Amino acid sequence: MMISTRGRYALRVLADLAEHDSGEFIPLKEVADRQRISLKYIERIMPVLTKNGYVLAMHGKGGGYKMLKSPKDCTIGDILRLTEGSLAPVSCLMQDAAPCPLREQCRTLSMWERLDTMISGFFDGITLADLIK
Amino acid sequence: MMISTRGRYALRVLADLAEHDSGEFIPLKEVADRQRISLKYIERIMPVLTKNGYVLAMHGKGGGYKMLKSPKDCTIGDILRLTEGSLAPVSCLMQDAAPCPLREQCRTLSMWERLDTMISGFFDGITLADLIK
DNA sequence: TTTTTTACCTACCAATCAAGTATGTTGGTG
DNA sequence: CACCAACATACTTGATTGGTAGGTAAAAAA
Repeated sequence: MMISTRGRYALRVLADLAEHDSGEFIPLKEVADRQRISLKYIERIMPVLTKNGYVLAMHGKGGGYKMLKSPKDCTIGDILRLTEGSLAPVSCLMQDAAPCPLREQCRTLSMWERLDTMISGFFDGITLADLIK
Repeated sequence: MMISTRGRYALRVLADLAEHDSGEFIPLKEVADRQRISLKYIERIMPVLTKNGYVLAMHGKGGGYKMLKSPKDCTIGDILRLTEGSLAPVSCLMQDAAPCPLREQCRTLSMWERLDTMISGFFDGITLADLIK
């Protein structure tokens, strides 16, 4: 499997925030209840979205999260790369991968590269706005 | 990551067998040396390919493996599903997955389904013959 | 100023999977 | 029989997944 709960939950939280955006901050507890996701678990996923400008976080009463970017400017590809680390379908294509000694002769490499391109293209062609409409 | 070494090695072994097919049996050791894959590891992957009619196995001296199907009748999709078990990109789409309680409201499900279809289509449209030509 | 509410941080944990190794056994050949 | 090669089983090591527990920091309300 390629996409773990980490990336999938991030998408659902963002979609939920975008969908219920009224200008107010939405506490994570509300989102967790609606999406039936462990509050503690997504608490740990959120900071990376805050740091990268997807949401604004506010402490204390009346606090919570609020979308900062417009949903149509948030591609699924970027969000998944941020939360999953990589979208490469095989380890030979991962950024930190040691260069394969059989690179030149490998009969499968170009297939993996085409797949990788296709998957990235798929995710980069979808935005949060597409998900909630 | 989606495709582990299990499926990737299976493809490389089969491509190697097809490429070096001379009618004789090819011992796995030869393939392992050429492909620089642990012999013991692929030994454990082969039986499923034998049982499913991809290769013919022969014990003893002069034995080894030989392609049984024509490479152009071997789709990558079938080989990967056999060796990897599943090609589903997310757990919600796996065969044994418990039906998600939020199925109807989930804003991401249809995206995963489209991705799944796209990936399957990709792999089902490629055969071993494409890899070795 | 204390309490409440919320985000955030760190450490831990159990289960599973990945990628092998090690050690044999079975079956065919010369 | 000796040898070779496929096949089978058990184990290992390390990483990842999907959390939980417990506490800290900040902001607002009482």
